[in-house]
Amino acid sequence: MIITSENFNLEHIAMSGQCFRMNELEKDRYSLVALGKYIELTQLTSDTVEITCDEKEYEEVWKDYFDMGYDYHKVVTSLLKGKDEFLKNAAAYGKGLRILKQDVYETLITFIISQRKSIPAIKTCVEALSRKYGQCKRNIHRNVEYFTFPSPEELSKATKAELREAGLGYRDDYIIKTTDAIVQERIDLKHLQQVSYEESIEILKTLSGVGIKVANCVALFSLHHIEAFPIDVWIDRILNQVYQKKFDINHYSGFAGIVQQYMFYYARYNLKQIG
DNA sequence: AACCAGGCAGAGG
DNA sequence: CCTCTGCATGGT
Repeated sequence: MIITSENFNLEHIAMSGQCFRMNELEKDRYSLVALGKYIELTQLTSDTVEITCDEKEYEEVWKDYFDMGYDYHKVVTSLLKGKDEFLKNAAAYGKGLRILKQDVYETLITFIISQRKSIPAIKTCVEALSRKYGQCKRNIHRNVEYFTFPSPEELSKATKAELREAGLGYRDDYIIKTTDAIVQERIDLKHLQQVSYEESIEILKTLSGVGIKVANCVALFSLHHIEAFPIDVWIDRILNQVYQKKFDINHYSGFAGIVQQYMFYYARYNLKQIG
């Protein structure tokens, strides 16, 4: 299955820090475990991507996962035409980034894990949890074994000691409490997917280990509230040092989250000196 | 081998 | 409302 889009860059998406199970197999070739499935993706040209699935699966699953219905070209061109030099550079560098629509529970848990961890360390933890508590499946197209990310019920079987073994550190209680809240139906993830951005943030913040930053990551990377603007250490440095706290988010109302991703990705890999 | 990582909760002001 | 501190562990 070949997808044509001038804003679909696998390297940018894999390195963007929004998903943690998209891995480079070789140059321009990636594996991805998501939504209980496995695919391999190849960047054939700058605007064509091949996915190892049939058209039916693409239409039903991946088209939505990769947010193919949204016009990223419009956002990039408007930033490139704007007068903000930093965002011009960021958009030019990150062109091809997309905001994924990931599984809510997986996004919730992975971003609880993400606090005070580097992206490679997060990936190691997520992989360990999947191997221990996820299901082992085999992809028929590639004949590859993989482990799905555990469901709340599956992860609720984990003991505190086991979570420590998986490298979660002090986040063990956060994972246990948040998973319990879901399994015991004190929070309804389906309902969470139906409410407004503001309401979703309030609900998410009631969970253990979920503050304003993680809540916004869940809102942006799984609930697809693209007005969400997560402020992590990198964005904070940019807002302080590049914009002297004068960045006006309202100038990008409705798609601030996309702007945020360009900023994060550009700074993370090009401006290590501003730390 | 120090240093820091896509922060949070709890305490205290 | 705010600022300050402790936190487990792995990657570089």
